[in-house]
Amino acid sequence: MSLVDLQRTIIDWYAGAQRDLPWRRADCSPWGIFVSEVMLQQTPVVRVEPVWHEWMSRWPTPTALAASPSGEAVRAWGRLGYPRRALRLHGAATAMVDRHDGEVPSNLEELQALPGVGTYTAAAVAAFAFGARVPVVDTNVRRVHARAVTGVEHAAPSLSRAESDLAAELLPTDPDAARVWNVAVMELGALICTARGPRCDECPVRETCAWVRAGRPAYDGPPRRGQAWAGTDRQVRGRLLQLLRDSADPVPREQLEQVWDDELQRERCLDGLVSDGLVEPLQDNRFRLPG
DNA sequence: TAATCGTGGCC
DNA sequence: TGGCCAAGATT
Repeated sequence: MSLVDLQRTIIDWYAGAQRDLPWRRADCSPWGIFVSEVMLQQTPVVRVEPVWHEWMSRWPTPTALAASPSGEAVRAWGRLGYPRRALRLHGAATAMVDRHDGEVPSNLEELQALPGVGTYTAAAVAAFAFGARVPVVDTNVRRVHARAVTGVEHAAPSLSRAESDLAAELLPTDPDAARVWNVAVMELGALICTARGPRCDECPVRETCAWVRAGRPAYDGPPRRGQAWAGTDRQVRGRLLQLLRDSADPVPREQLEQVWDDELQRERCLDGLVSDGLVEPLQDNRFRLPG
């Protein structure tokens, strides 16, 4: 199967299988796409969708978000996880107001200069919001390429130069095809070519997939890092912040002390939240989300 | 470069 | 039951 055939096969599959997500609709603004991309960093679609609608209703433009206190962004973030993303989103909105006339910038350099925007998000916004012909490489895309082309079950823990080069080679030359290709490969990874239990029998490229042809060999690369949780600072930070999110008024220190027994760890985490800008200490030994 | 940073659902 | 995973960024 030629490269063009592979591209057409996946693009055709996408036409019939794509999910109807609000940030994919033609009337979605670049700001809406930008917000969705940040929310989707490490957070599943089903959890993002309701919060995204709330944000779009409350803050339909970068200017609107920048006019609210950063703590309101953290509160409205709810339980999406990694709340520093909310702070960075607020910072990005402020930067758009200060440097880009209140608009989402369209080129990669300006996008990546915004807080919370790395290689992936810059490419995704440039491609999905502005139609730029740039390879968009996320964990789904990396897995599809690893299986369909390279013939291994999982991509390596970190993005390699070879993977980036491969993604650039696979991107269709035609701009219209390139636009669909990026989202189509991502969707294939999200719906069919999943990390666990891939649905190879439903896959449009099962006949040519290098991993399937090799007999679906088990992963043989370096160990993939797990994510410890119980007893970690992340758990403590999560509890502290949840208390502050759920309280309309500033919270006394004694109340925060009840979410975790280990005083040393608790204080370290509270200090960390303050230095991160997620929590604001008041004069009277109370704490709140930044005002 | 590797560690850190939330949260919840799934097999 | 619990390890694994989800459209990563930052330091």
